[in-house]
Amino acid sequence: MVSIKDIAAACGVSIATVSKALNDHKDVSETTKRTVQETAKKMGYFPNSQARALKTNRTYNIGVLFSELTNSGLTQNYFASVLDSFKKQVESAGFDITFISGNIGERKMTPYEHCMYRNVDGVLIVSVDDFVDNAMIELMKSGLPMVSIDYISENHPSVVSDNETGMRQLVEYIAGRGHTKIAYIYGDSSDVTSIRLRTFKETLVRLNINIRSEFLLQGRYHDTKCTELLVKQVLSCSDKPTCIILPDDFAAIGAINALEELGLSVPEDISIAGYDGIVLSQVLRPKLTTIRQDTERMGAEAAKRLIALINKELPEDTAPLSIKGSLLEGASVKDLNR
Amino acid sequence: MVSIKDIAAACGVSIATVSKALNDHKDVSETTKRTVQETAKKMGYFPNSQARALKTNRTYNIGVLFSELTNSGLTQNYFASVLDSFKKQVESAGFDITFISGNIGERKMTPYEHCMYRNVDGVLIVSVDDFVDNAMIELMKSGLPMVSIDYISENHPSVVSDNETGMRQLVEYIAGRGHTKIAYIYGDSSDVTSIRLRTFKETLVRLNINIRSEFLLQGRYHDTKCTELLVKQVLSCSDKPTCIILPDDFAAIGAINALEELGLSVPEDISIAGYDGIVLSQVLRPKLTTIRQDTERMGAEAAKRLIALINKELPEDTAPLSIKGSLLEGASVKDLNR
DNA sequence: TCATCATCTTTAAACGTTTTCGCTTTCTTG
DNA sequence: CAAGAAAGCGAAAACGTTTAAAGATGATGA
Repeated sequence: MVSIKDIAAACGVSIATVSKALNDHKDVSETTKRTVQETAKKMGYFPNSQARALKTNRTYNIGVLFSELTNSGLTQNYFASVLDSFKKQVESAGFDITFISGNIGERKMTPYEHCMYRNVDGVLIVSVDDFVDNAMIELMKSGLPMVSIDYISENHPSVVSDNETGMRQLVEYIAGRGHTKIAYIYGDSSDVTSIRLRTFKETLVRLNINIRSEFLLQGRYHDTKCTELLVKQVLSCSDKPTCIILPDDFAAIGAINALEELGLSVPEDISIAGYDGIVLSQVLRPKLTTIRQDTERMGAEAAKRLIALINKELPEDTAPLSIKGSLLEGASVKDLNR
Repeated sequence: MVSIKDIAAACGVSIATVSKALNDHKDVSETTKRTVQETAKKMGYFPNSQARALKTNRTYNIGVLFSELTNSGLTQNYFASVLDSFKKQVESAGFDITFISGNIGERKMTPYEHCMYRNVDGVLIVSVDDFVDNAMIELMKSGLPMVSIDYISENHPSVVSDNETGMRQLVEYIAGRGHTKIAYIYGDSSDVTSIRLRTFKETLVRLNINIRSEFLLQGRYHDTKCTELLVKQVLSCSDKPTCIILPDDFAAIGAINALEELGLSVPEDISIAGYDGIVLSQVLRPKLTTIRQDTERMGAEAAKRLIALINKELPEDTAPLSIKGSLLEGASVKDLNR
């Protein structure tokens, strides 16, 4: 590859001058700047990011960590969407992305070690499960610029989906259509799950609807098998629910199909609601009633905050940014008032 | 961060010795090796990948390029699955992944330039659309170790989904159930599409079934709107098809729902087949008949080949590796023989 | 005893940058 | 016109590694 040295030779100046010319420093004349930049382009020069990083301690690399057990973040629509948006935003600021995993090469590294090894300028943590992880704690304590998604910590900024408003809207919508026997199959335990669950209960209370423990079942995100079992279980109650809220759209789709196999049709016999607003949920029949999470905005805002943090333009203790979703009114929840 | 220098000081040896001890060279005594390695661990040392890369010309970074117009590779299940598998495989060999995009920072880079800038050791090209791109040609000529997925070139190894066998199996299955009026809505033009289309026609010919031009329509991958229109169009033929093959599962799901809205039920009134075998296709009712592409194996094989290529253990001119899928027999294709 | 050899260690250069500081040269200004 | 300022440039060190080559030490054999 052609280096700064070659350009220096070609232009008859020192490498220092070339470096400064390319970086547009003020202490080099306009004319030499121009000739240097032109020959650089002519010779097909591109800076060596490693060498630069070595000197400047800036890699222009951002680590992305999916905090999860199942190790399947990429293949899940919600996370892929958030990441996609995040990626576009950081790329336009000159950053590349490195996936942080605990499993690099023979010598296992913790996520923190992986970050140090690659010298990332900052880290995005996308929360999937609970944060019981020791490795995660090590990373959070490290002092690296860090933003998390769907997880709130006092030590760094975070961007969260507004599950409170979302769940409230959803329950109010369902209740507004005359439902009082609403079951909720919620997902794996995590911050997100507990907020949704709490809000679910609070909203019922506020609407003067009884909370029945037999209508609250812990399920799993994105797990249709598990969903199916729980749906059957909740339907075995003597007093059946008229509507079931599922942990996510994927599970909801599974539920609809499981129900139809049982000879129950949605929404005539039973109503179903999801959460996420994945594209597919609006393609199916019946169109799913769900809460669309604004993944694009979440990714973009997380990127902005992280970059600001890296550039020390943001205090570390900003309040969490809560991103509102929106109710997608499908046809899976029946109006009992009519 | 603690560097090799600190360890040298702590152990009372030179930095050269430390370096060699850590890299397990033979010309350093076992005892010093041990002490060096122990203090390295004790001091929390991790090598600086930039410095190492600068010397060795090896970054242990692999560039991944989605060749596509829509810029949405990550959010599409098929590609995400392939990438996920690829990623796991390269990670276990100590490589990280860098997304190559044409859009890094203010100064736009071509994919090739991006690769040079980041000094990737090799490139994975995941083909989505046609390869008309100049930027792509530049990259392919660059001589970088390279493997492509779903695109065949003489200049580098490739891993492709066996669309020929897949499409043949699918058509034979459908014909075997008594269908002779089979429509095929195919996707955006690309290598994959033309192989599928060719095989579709060849198989019909071999089975002595007429090819009707009005049953062949160009659609788009993952586009339910477009699919809907084309389904309506093909149903407006005076002699309607009894089965429609769609470009992918997502489109097929869209088609099923569009049909049901028209009052046609699948598979009673019309049969539907997809392609891909995404998880969801097997959750829905009717379960989709489709060809499952072995994304996991594709990703893993591509990774193995690329790493071998990087290590110069593989000739550049290996034949393309064709990965067979499998027919998933759902319930969306009716048996007309009964 | 001395040359030879094997084993371990260190010196020093190099990778491609950035940046501090000092050196020239030219320009201002009183 | 002298002196000081400003502008432009270069020398050199530094970032954290790897590695070729040379050096040191002790063992071996004649």
